[in-house]
Amino acid sequence: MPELPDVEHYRRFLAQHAVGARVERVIVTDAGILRNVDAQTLDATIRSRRFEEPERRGKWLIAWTSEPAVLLHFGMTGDLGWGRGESGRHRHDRVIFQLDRGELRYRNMRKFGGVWLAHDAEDLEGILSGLGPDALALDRRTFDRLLGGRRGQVKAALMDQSLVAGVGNLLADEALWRARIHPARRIQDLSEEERRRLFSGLRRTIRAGIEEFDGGIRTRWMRIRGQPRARCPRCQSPLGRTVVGGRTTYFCPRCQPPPRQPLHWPR
DNA sequence: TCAGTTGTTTATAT
DNA sequence: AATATAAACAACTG
Repeated sequence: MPELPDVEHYRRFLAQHAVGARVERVIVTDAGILRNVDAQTLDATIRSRRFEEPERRGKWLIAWTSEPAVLLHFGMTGDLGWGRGESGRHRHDRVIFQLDRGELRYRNMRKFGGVWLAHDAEDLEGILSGLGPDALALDRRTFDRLLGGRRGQVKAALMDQSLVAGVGNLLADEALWRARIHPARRIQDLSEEERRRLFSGLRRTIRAGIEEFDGGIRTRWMRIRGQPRARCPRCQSPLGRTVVGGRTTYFCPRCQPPPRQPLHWPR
């Protein structure tokens, strides 16, 4: 269930369980999840090292050891687990890090995303070079500057990882709902006030997502959206459904009025 | 059986 | 050059 708030949760989970622990073995149960490394190299590189403080960039989790790092991307169905011994393992645990104090399990049902190995910091930057600034670290000025250089639908921009890292479909919908901006509005048509609301809506959504994270159930809005006959928590209007940026999009037709079509006079 | 799903990449069109 | 759209990836749920 991974967007920025979820991956931030995984980062804390990893820090809690694995920092300082020594890797005894890396077991790959499905090599199809490995992206830029094979199972043997991954094990040989990580084995006998200790995990250090992990880092998050957008939806990427960076599990540092002394020098190499394991990069985890969770796709749509990734998760992290912790336990001891084979009995607790799940069918979709694809990579298992056996540590001296238990085992960390990378789970991924659909195999979007995956596992990368970075041999050092420079290698890491190469792998993540396409990422924009992290959505949580972003300040208002940078946000404005990025939007300023962009045209097209506002939701598509929010979800573009090369512009801003960490915002996915659900986060984008909620941020736009909080900002009262229709997802298909053109960026170049947004007022100064609307951009301010969008930045604030994004911030609040990310923070709420992190705080309310409850092992998969995220914010109230995210629980409501997608339910049959869902209504706007603010005005009780039935939510509308459309497609923006190639993704199913929920919005409140009353709080988030659709963009006006440009007028055309015949002749 | 069919539609839908939190992400990204690729091809194609505009 | 950007932006838009659709399909593909894989596996499961309702």
